[in-house]
Amino acid sequence: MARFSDRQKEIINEALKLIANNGIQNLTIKNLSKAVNFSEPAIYRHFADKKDILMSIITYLTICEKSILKKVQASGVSALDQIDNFFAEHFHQIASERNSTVMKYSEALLQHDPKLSKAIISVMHLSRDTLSEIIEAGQKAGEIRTDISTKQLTIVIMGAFRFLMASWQQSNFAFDLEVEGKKQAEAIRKMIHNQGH
Amino acid sequence: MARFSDRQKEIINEALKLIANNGIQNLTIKNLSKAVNFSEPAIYRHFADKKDILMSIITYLTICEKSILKKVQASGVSALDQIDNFFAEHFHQIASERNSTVMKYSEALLQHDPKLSKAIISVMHLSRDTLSEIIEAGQKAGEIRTDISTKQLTIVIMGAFRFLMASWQQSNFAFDLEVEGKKQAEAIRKMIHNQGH
DNA sequence: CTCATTATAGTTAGTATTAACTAACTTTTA
DNA sequence: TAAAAGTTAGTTAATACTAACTATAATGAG
Repeated sequence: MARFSDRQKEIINEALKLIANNGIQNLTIKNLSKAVNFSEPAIYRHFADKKDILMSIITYLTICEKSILKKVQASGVSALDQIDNFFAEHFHQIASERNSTVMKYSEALLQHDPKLSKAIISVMHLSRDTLSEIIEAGQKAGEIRTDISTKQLTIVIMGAFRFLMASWQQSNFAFDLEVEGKKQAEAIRKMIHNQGH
Repeated sequence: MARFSDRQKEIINEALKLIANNGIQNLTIKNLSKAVNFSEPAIYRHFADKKDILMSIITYLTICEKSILKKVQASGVSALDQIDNFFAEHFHQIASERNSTVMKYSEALLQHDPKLSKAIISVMHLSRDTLSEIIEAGQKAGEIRTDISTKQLTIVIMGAFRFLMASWQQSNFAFDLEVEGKKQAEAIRKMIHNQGH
């Protein structure tokens, strides 16, 4: 777990704040060094170059995402409840540390660099695929309707999740994400549950 | 309709391609001048500065979006069919000129500049609010279920729409957007229609 | 335990490159 | 013949990054 040093974590955290506030273009070594309150070249004592910083951010986000998804699945409850948890756990984390995860599912990190693009896309796929598995299991267990394919259900749920998150971000955090998230999760439950069950 | 000169349209179009291909960071005056095949300073004969180019892009996208939404609503059909059209019309346009609309709903254009941010967000709100009106009308007409609020239904539909579009973009246009869009629209129809009707 | 040594983490002062943009001149078109 | 649209050759400012130096803190021999 000693993947990053304390200073590295500090830098990653400030970098995430910079991106969340004003987009990738706001992430310059100068701004970053101001944010962590030491000189520009000091940054290079902790990261090889800017690409290394971006890669580390993605690695960090991947670790966070894996931990959330583990919680969601480990809950050992029904598929429908796991989907509720998917919303609740994500929104809880996002709302509590508004800086980081805000852009996890956003395209903000997509860069020219194919390596970086691949990495950030694979974080997105991670949650999508997990959700897909939950839905499929729910369908097999008779909890979730089977007249709509797993794929289409996944798109609906991931879409609603991401759209609500994006709206919250764009509104400048003008509403309670956890409250609205719960309402949305309830609505989705109504739409996807197996009525014969 | 003579809002932009031919050259301006040409420049806007190439700018959209540059952004679609490699993100906002790829949109430099140098790249743009290469794309339109004349020198950098010539760009400034057509636009005051870079901000003016970005603003014009957003204006252009707004015009396109309004025309699509008009088609969707003018179809004079049922709410459920209008929602089908919402998918079909958008995806048809996107698939036919893959450059432009790809990022209309993406956060790619979000900038430091508050004026630009406001403008691009209002394009997004335009489609969201139109969709919301269609849904509400459908609920009043008894076509669409009323046990879920207009707001929650809007989030589900806009979310699915945007998520599918983002997936297509990220997959490097690996699937037929119009085909998958139709499937998705059918799935949504099943989920939102009023069953007592 | 002390003190020399050495790796670590910071500094200031710069470099090379690239960005947006301009000045001044030329060609093209109405 | 004059306005519109293009050119070349720059400027200024910002960016990522480096060189060279310094302070601090851990290490290890006497």
